[in-house]
Amino acid sequence: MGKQMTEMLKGTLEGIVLALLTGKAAYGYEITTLLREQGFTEIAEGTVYALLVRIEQKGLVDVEKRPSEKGPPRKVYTLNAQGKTELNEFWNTWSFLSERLEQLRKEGN
Amino acid sequence: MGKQMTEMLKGTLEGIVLALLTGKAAYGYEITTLLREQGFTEIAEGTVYALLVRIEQKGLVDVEKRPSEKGPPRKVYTLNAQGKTELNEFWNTWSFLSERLEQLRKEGN
DNA sequence: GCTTGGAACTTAGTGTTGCTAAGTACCGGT
DNA sequence: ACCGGTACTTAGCAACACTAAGTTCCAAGC
Repeated sequence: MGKQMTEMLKGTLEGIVLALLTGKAAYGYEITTLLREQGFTEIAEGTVYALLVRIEQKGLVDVEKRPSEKGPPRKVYTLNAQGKTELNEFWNTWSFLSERLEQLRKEGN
Repeated sequence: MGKQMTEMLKGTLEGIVLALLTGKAAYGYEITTLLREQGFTEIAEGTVYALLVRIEQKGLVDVEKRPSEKGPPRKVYTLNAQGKTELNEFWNTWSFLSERLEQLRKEGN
């Protein structure tokens, strides 16, 4: 979708990944393919890995290394308590923004 | 709302301003107060002016200088044809993202 | 045995964006 | 003459997604 989407993903992609991790741990490569299945076909692999490093450093996820049969060891990410809190705040922020925008769209204006 | 909102506004603030300009020309200071009335109380003045310069350079708006009784001359921005096209694309991008996120939220997951 | 290809992750550098902070210009009221 | 509100500008910063190139590990092919 291009440049607009790139900019719009700033601030939302982190929330999307946190949401994907709710109830189901996953590793980077897996998350990338999940995103692509969800329609985010243009998200670069490097972007996802960088994001994962970031949320790990922020302490939003726990990490566990597990061997893979097909390649180098996987880093499996699990949402922890702090991550759930962050995800909640994300949904709040999103709701606020979403409501304003839908209103603006209705006004046509 | 803090840092999350700051990041989420990247990519959406431009669309919001373009939407505000639909059908009604406005100048910078006015747009800032409009945004605040709409609930975006934390958006910095400088941010809005910088954005206006940007969309002018992109050719999305036409600008006209009009004297003010209360201060320096106002720069009045009007959405032009190219701006309307951009706004349409913005709504498309927004719709896509919005649908994905609502689905994610529903899944709970 | 060696190479190819896919799985899985890493790193360095770039551009865009919103924010902070400070400033300038103009005017009315006290 | 000064202050506060209007209105706009500018320089520097931080965060984020992207590009591009790389590294590691293993299985299957010739």
